[in-house]
Order: sequence, then C-alpha cells, then structure tokens
Amino acid sequence: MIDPKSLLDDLTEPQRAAATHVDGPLLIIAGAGSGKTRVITRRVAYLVSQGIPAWSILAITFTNKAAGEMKERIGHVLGRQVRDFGRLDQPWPTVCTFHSLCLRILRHYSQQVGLGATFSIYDSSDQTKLIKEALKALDISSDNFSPATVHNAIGDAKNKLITPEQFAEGARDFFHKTVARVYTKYQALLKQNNALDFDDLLMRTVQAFRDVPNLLPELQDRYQYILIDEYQDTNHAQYLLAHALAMKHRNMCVVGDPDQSIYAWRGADLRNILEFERDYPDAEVVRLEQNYRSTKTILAIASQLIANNTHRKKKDLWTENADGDKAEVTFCQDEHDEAEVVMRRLTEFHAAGVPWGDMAIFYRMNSLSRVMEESLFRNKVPYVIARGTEFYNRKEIKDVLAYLRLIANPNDEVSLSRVVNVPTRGLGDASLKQIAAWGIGNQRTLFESLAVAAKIPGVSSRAGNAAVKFVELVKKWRELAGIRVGGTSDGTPLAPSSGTPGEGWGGGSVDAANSAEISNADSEDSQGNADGSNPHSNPPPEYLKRGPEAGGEIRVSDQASLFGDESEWDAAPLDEEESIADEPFAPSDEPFAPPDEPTVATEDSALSIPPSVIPPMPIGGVRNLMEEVVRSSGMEAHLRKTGDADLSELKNVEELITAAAEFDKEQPEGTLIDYLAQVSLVADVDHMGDGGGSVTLMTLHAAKGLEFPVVAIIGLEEGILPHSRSRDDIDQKEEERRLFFVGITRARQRLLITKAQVRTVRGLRERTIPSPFLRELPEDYLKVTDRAGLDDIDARGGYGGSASRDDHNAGKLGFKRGQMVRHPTFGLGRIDEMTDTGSGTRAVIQFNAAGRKTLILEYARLEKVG
DNA sequence: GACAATAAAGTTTTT
DNA sequence: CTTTATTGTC
Repeated sequence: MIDPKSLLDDLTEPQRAAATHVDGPLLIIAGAGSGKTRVITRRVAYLVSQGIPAWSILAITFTNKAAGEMKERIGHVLGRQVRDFGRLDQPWPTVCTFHSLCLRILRHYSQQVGLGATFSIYDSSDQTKLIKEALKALDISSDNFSPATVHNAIGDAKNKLITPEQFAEGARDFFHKTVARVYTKYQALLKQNNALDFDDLLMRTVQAFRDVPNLLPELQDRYQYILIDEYQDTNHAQYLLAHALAMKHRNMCVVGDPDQSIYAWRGADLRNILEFERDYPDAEVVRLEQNYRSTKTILAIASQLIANNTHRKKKDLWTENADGDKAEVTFCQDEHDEAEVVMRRLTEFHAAGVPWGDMAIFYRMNSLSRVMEESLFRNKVPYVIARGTEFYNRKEIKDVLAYLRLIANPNDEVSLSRVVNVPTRGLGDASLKQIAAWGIGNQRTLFESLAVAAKIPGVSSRAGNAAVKFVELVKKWRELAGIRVGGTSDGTPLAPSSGTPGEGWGGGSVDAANSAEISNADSEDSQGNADGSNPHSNPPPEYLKRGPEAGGEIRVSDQASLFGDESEWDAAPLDEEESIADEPFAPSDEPFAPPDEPTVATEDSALSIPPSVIPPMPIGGVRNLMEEVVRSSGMEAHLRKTGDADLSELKNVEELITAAAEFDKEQPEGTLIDYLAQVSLVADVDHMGDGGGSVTLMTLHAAKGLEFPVVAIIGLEEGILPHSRSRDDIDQKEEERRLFFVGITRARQRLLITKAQVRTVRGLRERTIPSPFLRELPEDYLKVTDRAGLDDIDARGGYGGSASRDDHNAGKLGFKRGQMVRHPTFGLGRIDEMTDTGSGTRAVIQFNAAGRKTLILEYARLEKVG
C-alpha cells in the first residue's frame, strides 16, 4: 500500500509536521511558493496510509481547476485514480469546490430540503436578468438602482447568510429598504423558476443543516477529515458551512495565506483565517515560510512591499535559492512605449533560450491588455489571454445550455425566454408578454401557457402556432431525455454512481470496520426518522439552537450559536412546499459506500435510495440530446445562415457537443442533470490550459496560484494599481498591495515592472502619477530605467537620475509661437499658439504626422528644432 | 421582427 | 475610446 515513510522523505520539518497531523484542528499558514499543494497532497495520502477511509476525507477548493489538479495529484500519490461523478455517495475522497459540495448535498437531500431534483442554477448573468425583472415588477426605476448595484447588495447579504426578512429588518435607509423589497421579490422569482443562484447553493445548504434533522450529523460522520484550501478567501457562509461540518470530529485543516487574500470585495472575510486560533484554541499551527519558487531578490522585494500592510500577521519568507537578477523597473513614456519595452525584453529572454510559455504579463484590469496584445501581435510573439469564462459566456453556448436547462426544468423561465425565439420563430416580445400575462391571470406557468397559446385571445395565430410548436419540440426532447411528459419525475431510482467496484479505496481492515460502523449508524438514524413523521416537526438538535451575536457575526468559537437565533431562521422558511417532505425520508443504507461495497442499485437498495427524481440519462447520452436540440431547434441552420462568415459560432457549438461526448464517455451513468450541474459550476474547464508555448497575459487576480520564470507587471500607476476605487479605503488599499504582492511572488527568476508616464484611459490621454507601491520597493534590488524623460521628480517614484527640475524648466524658456519642435511620440510639429494657465503653459502644436495637439510644455518632452 | 442609431457606462470575478 | 444595451424606425 502506501509507505508513510516515502511520503515524507522529501519534506522539510514544518512540511512534515503539517502532513502528519491527523486529528484535531490544524492551521497551515502557507507563504507564497512554500510547497503548499505538495503538503496538502501528502497529508491526504498520509491520512489514508494511517487507515483512515478515503471517502471520509473532504478537500474543498475554490476553483474546479484546483480541485482537478488536487484530485490528480492525490491520485498520483495514492496510486489510483480519484474519480468524481459529482455525487455525494462516492467511495473515494471528495475533492471539490464549496459550490459543488453544496449542490451535491442539496441534490442528495433534495426531498428533505424541499427542492425538486431538477432545479436550475443561475449564473450571474441569469441573476442580473432576474433582478431586472424584479425591479420592473416592483416598478422601481433603475436610474437610482442599477441592477448591478442591487445585485451586489443581494449577493453580499447572501454571503453573510442574511435572509430577505432579516435584510428588511435591518434596513434603515431608503436604499437598503428598497433593496430589501427587490431581494424578497428576487427570491420569489427564483423559486418560481425553480432555480437557485450561486449564493443560494451555500445559503440553502447552511439552512438545511439547521432545518433538516439528521442531515448535518450524517454529513459530519461522513466527512471526518476536512481540508480547506485558500482559506483566506472564504466568506461567512462558507465559514459556517465548513465549521458546521467539522464541529463533531473537529478534524479541520485549513490552508491559506492572509497576504494573498485578494477577494475581500467578493465577500471573503480575512478574519476567518486570522481568528482560526480563536475558533480552535487547541489548533496546531504550522507555518511554511521557506520559499522554493523565487530568487532572493524577488522575495526581498515582495517582503518589503507587503510589510507596509498594517493589518497583518508578520511572516518571514526566506529561500535557499540564488540571489538572482535585479528586478527591472522601467518608467515608460506611454502605454505603447510600455508595451514595446516589455515585448522587447521578453524577446531578448526568448533569444537567450527562455521559452515563451515561461513568461507572463500581469495587469490590474483587462483593458490594459489591448495595447500589450497589439505589440506582441505586431512582433509575432505568440501569446494567449487567459480569460476563463469566455467560452461559456458566448451567446450560442448559453443558448444551447438554456435549451438543455429548459428541458430539465420547464419552470426555468429565464432559460425559456432566452431561447423561445432563438432562432426567430415568429414569437416576439409582444406576443410573449401577452401569453405570460394570460398565464399569470390563469395560474399557469409560462411553459403551460405557451402550450395553449393558440387559444389565448389576443394572441396572433402566427405566434400561437409558433408557441405550440415550440412546446411540442421541448416535449419531444424531454422524452428523448427520458423525462416523462407532463410529469415532473418518474421516480426511477438513480443509477449507482460509484466507480470501479472491487479495488479497495483506502482499504485495509480498519476501513471496513469503520465504514460498517458508519453505515449502521446511518441506517439507524434513518430508521429513527423514517417512521412517517414530518422531519420538520422535529425540534432541531440541541446544538443548533440558541442566540446570535449582534450583526449576524456568528463565530465558531461560540459554537452553541453557530446557527444563530432560531427565530431568525424561522423567519426564513425553506420553502412553502415543505409538505413534499411529508414523505418519510429513507436514506440509503449505504449513502456513503465503503470502498469494498460500492453502491449498487439492487432491488433492495433501490428502495433505500432517497426518492430523488433525477431524470435518467438521455438515450444516447447528453451528446445525442444536444445534437438533436441544435438540429431540430433550427439553431444550426440559423447559425449557418446568419452567423459569422467563418462559422465560428457553429464551431463553438460543435466544441460544446464534443465536450458533452466527453462527459458521456467519462460518466456513462451521468444524467442530463449531472451534466448541467457540471457545466453550471464549471466556468473555465481547463479550457485555457497552461499557455502552451505562448506568453500568458492575465489579470493579477487570475495569476494567483500560478508561477512563471519571467513575470512582467504593467501599469504601476496611481488609479490603476492601486485602483482608483480603493482610493479612500485603507483596507482596500491593502488589498491592492496584496494583489501586487501576489503578482511579484509568481515570478521565479525575473521580474519586470513598468509604469507609463502618459496613459490613455477611456479615450482620455492623461499624465499619470506613479503608484505609491513603487516607493515601497527596496531600491537595492531594482534596476530602474527611465525612458520617460527626467521632467518630474514624482514620476520617478523617488529613484533614478540626477537631473533636477530646474534643468528641465530652463529648457522650456525658449519656446514661443512658430517654434519648430520634436515630440518623442508625435514627431515634428510647429507651435501654433501658447497660453499661460494656472497649471502650466499650454501650447497648441500642429504636428506633421499626428495632427493638432494641446500639450502642457512643462510635461511634454519637447525638443527645439532648428 | 430586424436593423440601425443612440445612450450609458466602463476593477478585479474562484462559483 | 470602447463595448453593450436599449430604443426607435422601417
């Protein structure tokens, strides 16, 4: 099996301490480049080697990519593949994102939670659509309440597990009171659509922990060893969720680095990691401070920068790596010059033998990539831009997926209205509105209304016929997908989702004993509950009761109040259709199959599987269904006719079909719902890969977790990095500094940093102010080049040349009307006009090539000619 | 119902 | 200066 010794051989002392910690809380502060992933992987393997059943291990990551990589690496160390069918009941370690975990839980317990098995999952654009609808329904002008703003406020509330009722209660001012109304309406709309948004996945799961008896205890016993990666990025909902799961066995291992927290704006709460030791006073703390990635120089720069953050635990990164070269800081003239500088330098590295794929360019915002791209393109430097969600955000892709979602969930009106007229079938907005209105008046869903649209008065016969035809089409597809027409489910038991039977997963006799015990406990529990009583009438377990702290800030250390005040929760019932849960809950005998006995849908177990209503898989797989949809919906023909000349849309759709075929192959038992679950929660799907032989361009945020031998960071200017929106907020400013820190620590060997003296932002060409962060870097480790002209002491950020302001000003005296001049960017020109203003002398110059420009003499690096 | 004109807004974005 | 979404017109 696994030899614990070989697992630990090549680890350092602190790494080993972390990897061999078994029981009890553990905090791993993992500095940048400290071998975090390696430690996590080894620890999982070590646990298994100690006889801990693999399926009782839960590792939570933030991205699917991270989960995939970790699965792969764990599998590698353990010598067997870690598979994942996206279900709760699987005999191997669970490695997934928070959202995926929640989805698994909600689907597994869908009956008890009061959700159908076929709810849709709304991404942020769906959310925005629905919020717009809510605003409209409430007759709120979007002038003062932009959907984006409201969207943010609601998302924020959900991250903090604040229900609409609580939100309304706490709303003091007009804005919050209005948002409260929208929030309430929005939730109602979600319910009506039988949909959850991303944030709901978390929130509903935490609610289910409180409201559904036995659910939490079952999960607690299932996942006895919990590991959370990137813990500094968890929000409040995730925090509660994880700690609720860990509460019983207290085997909670969190890994993170406060200095790399860059998602506070998205609800991440840095206190989660800073206060872990308060939550678990008995926690072991391991600090990984040795860096294996970067040169001493790069590390020194990063360290000195981050030391400027005040809200911070001190950490001393060190390395045995070489000193390395100085970082190159270049003050460029403008963004074009900047791009040239970077491009030329990268080209030089390439000529010296560095592969393109080893280099990356980071920037604060996507808009900065453009000029950079042009420069690379012009000079034939291969590059890729990492924009994760690009593919799945394409219209044609979203359309196809909307069709599939509609097939799975006809109540999903966001998807329905998205595709009902794609391609156009004579069913326009006006007709749709009429039909929808009729439906509201007659208590019919939109889909039901469409079915009888031909008989609705006022609806044109053309629209009516189109609607009926559309409904027929969807029904046909539903049949193809194995969903009984007219019914919501056919109750077919779900297929076994366990993988390769036989091979013991985390085997050993200890495991078998453990799992048997757990299985027994489970079935006892379930029988206790399966006596026909409504689970919801049971009082919640003792530990779920009790009072809240003020402001919804419930910390784990106050374990009794983890779930807040009961009455608070009562204000937020799960769903009115809780009556569904009247049916006794009969969980599987082996909801969490032990390794040697994978779940098999025998006659017996078919009964014991929770009565989930997951539709069987489409005949011929998802791929077949998708192809049929694309063909018979007319999408294919439409794209062929009206799409781009190169048929790129069609190619994208074909790519989606290929991916679906892949899914069919990997998960032969996978259903349409499984597929949708996967694509809903997967935005990037290794789509971008590793840059493969090209320079990688990406935002600083996207760079987290990656490393490159050569890194360039551009746009070190006030208002860009730090971003202007963080101007007056010290916490935000510190986050910007962390962002820069993350960027720097991605570099292994070489670091380039650039700043443009003039930059065109939103069409306005303006002088820039250097980023204050530049001044925080240790001069000794920098090689500063100033191409921008020595005209402004500030522009150098305190470094560089010796020319004084006086030198330069002296030169300006000789300018007057009619003078021929040369400008570094605009070339030759003649001064047409000069005016003295408070802020300096302006000259209107007619350039030969660049046209007429107004420049401030003091700043423009003009040279007299003739 | 399709297209063009116009207006508004424009950090970052793991799911 | 862009891109995107909504409006208005044919």
